[in-house]
Amino acid sequence: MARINEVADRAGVSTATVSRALNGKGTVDSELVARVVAAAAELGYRPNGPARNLRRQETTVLALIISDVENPFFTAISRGVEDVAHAAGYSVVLCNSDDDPDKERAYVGVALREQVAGVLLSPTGRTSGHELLRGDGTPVVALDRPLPGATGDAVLVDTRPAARQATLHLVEQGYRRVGCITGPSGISTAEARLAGYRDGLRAAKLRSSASLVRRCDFKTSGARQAARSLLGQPDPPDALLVANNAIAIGALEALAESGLRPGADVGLVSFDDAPWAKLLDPPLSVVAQPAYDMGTVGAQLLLGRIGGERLEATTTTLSAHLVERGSSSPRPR
Amino acid sequence: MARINEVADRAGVSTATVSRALNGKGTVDSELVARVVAAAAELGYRPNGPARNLRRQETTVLALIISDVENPFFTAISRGVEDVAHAAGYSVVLCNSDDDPDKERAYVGVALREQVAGVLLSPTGRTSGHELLRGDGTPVVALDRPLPGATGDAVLVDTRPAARQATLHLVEQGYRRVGCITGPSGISTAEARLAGYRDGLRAAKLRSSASLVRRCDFKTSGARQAARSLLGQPDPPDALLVANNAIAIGALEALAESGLRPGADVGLVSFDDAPWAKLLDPPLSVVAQPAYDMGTVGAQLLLGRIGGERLEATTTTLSAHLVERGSSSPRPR
DNA sequence: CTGAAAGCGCTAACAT
DNA sequence: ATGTTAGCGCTTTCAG
Repeated sequence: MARINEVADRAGVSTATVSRALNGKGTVDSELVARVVAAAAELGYRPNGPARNLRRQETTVLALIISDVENPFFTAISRGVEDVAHAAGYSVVLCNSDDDPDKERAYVGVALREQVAGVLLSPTGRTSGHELLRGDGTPVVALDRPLPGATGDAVLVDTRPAARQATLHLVEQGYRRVGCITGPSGISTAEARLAGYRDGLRAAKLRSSASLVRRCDFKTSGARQAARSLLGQPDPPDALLVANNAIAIGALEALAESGLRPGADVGLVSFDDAPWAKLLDPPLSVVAQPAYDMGTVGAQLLLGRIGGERLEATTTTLSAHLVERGSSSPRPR
Repeated sequence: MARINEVADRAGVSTATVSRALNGKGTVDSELVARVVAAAAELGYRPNGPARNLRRQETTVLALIISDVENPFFTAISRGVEDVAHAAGYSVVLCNSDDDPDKERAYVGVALREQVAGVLLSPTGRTSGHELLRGDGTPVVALDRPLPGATGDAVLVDTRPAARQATLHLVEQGYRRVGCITGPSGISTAEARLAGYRDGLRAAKLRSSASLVRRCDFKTSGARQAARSLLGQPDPPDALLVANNAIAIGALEALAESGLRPGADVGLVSFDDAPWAKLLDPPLSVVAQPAYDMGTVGAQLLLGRIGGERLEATTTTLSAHLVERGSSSPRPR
């Protein structure tokens, strides 16, 4: 790989001039610029990133650490992040923590070590990598879930009222024993959705019962188990509010196994919309979260911080909204 | 952020010793190691990546550049890559080229500039960033689609015979006018699936006709259009082979619009399995590709190259297999 | 076993 | 407007 001094030699100038010419800094005679550019092109010169980063003490890359690449909710976020980062001249690297605190910590570590300009993090839970962020000057914004240490901005969704509304919707449709499958305890979104579900029950003057609630990780296989357990009870629920896409799939599988029909035998509302949700029969009612927007505002916030705006830590809360489809049609009597 | 010399001062040793102690290189008195480790911990020292990379002339991160983060096929690949990379002590950063050659080139550029140890690339098409890879010593492996320049290894899927088999399957199920929606021309997987489809028609002694073929990008909206156009013809197809997941969704939407039932009015087989495919009514028949495995073998190949194994460029072809479900059930007569 | 010192490739003062 | 030079923070010969 050609170095800057080779380019300088070939163009018959100093390395400083090459640097200036290639970076558009300072003022360089246009004829020299042309020579430098030509020399660089001929040699296939590409500046050495680490050297530049070391010297400049900054990079132009953002790290986005999410807990599950296979979850459309997070990939939608990443699209949002990328669109604004890209427009501002930043690259974004996506790291998949796989909901594993160790991996998350590891990725936060490499991000910091490599001196990324900022990090966007959807924390896996209680013991996330945020400790590393402490003290370090690197700007962070939390996505979807707040950062325990309260360092940096956060972009959240008002998931609790949305869960309440969805629960109420099921009740209005005639379902009387609404159950809930949510995520692991300690994860804020899982807790918020459960709390909202209870809010809804309360508002409907329905008793909530532990036998109607199950937890699982946000994965399909655990969800299928949880749904089976819920449905296999003596007095099973006649409707379900479930906390994400993957859980919805598990629940639908369990319903199918039992020969139960969504939107008739069992009302169903899931968090997170998906392209296939309306293809199901009946189509799946969902609480749609503004994932893409979370990405864009998160990235804007982060870029603002990087730009040096010394504002207080902010929390932006976006709204989710209920999309009523067939899986929550009125309960036949 | 604490520097190595601060750690050295605090531990009362030289920076060289700190470096050796922290990296487990050379032999350092165990008591000194303890002092260094303690000092580092107290200061919250984390080595500066760019400085280290500059000095070492190598990094321990892999770049994985895929064309669509929202496509489960590619996220499954990324899981495979990550699992093996992680086990070998490498981090992987995911870059989303969005099937845009410019973005792809840009990402290849940053990857090379930042001196990643290697890159895994699913090239967007003809004019991909592979030109940059030329000459540069950085190892590359192509995933899913071959690299035009034939630099480096490739991990592909025998998608053509699979398409042939799927087409034949539809014919055997009694469908007589099998159509095909594939990806943009010039993209090898799109071409291979189309070729396989034609192979299948030929093997079944059926005439292939341009009026039964449509192309669109690998996105849902274009696919919906394409399917409408196919279905709206005077003599429409009675079955469809479609080239990926997103296209399948578009096709299913178009079928629903026209009141056509998959697996009865119109047989349907799609490339790529998905968690929701079996939840549809009828469940979706698919050609399942070994995406996760592509990731693992790709990463292994890459690590091998990085390790300096100076082998010839290899091409590994994995097998896809047909999963027959309800959307290709025998055509009622 | 440990320290001194050179230098990775680049950019930014500073000098001309 | 261009060149000279001093590092950025680290690792690694090379001495001791």
